[in-house]
Amino acid sequence: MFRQLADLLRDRITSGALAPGAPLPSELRMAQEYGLSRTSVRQAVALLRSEGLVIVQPPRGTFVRAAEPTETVTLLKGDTATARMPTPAERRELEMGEGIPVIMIFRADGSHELYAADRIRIGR
Amino acid sequence: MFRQLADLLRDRITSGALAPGAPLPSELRMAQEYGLSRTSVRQAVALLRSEGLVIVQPPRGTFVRAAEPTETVTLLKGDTATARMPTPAERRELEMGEGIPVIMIFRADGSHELYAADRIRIGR
DNA sequence: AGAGATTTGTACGTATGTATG
DNA sequence: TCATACATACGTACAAATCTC
Repeated sequence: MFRQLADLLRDRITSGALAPGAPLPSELRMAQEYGLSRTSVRQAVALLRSEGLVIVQPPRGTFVRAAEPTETVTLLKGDTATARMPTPAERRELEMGEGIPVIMIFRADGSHELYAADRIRIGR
Repeated sequence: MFRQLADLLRDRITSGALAPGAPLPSELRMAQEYGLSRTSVRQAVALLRSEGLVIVQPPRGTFVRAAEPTETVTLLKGDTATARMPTPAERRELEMGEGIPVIMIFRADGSHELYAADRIRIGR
């Protein structure tokens, strides 16, 4: 049931019915509205958080994530790049939200750089 | 408390005490061992799942994720790339585990490609 | 083949804490 | 001060899949 609720909310977000920055109903409201326990509602929201679709600002509420302004990082000859999920320490360091990967760039000289994936784009 | 347990397990994984492929103790075992409810243990494991550190194979158990063999995808002139978390549909499509981002490559001709981030590396 | 034990998944409920408005 | 809303932690119960005997 929590997957169905997550699907429903995801549809509303991707369709634009819930625009970036818009608040989701409170967990209690959704629990009542859909006849679910708050636990199940929280599982649904947790899924959307892990997908990077919503951000939670306790106890203000849950909101549709808005796109961050991005800048381009240039990949030079001999560089490589990968993406993975950050450790909690890295998330704090880069002040990242949940459900956002980090992009790791390995420079040809052996150094490396870490970026929040929603704030950069790799180019060449 | 679930964060402390997650920290403890994460340390064991990154230090190599729990090697790739090794099983974690069952949720019930850890709950008894650390005097926690199974709920809290599951929250800790969920955190590690979202970080891509472990994979769960119900009902076989939870295991430390092993690195996938990677190939390099070349970024050509005019191409760009980003990373984000996959939708559930994309995860099924690419047969990806949890906690793994997708890397999206936008080609200069307007087409785009999707890859599981743990199976490729971007180069030029 | 079948029975039972084990393990994770799902869903419910309750209570309390913490921060915002 | 009070109400609201999310976070954490406990407990219970049952389902589903795998493994073992």
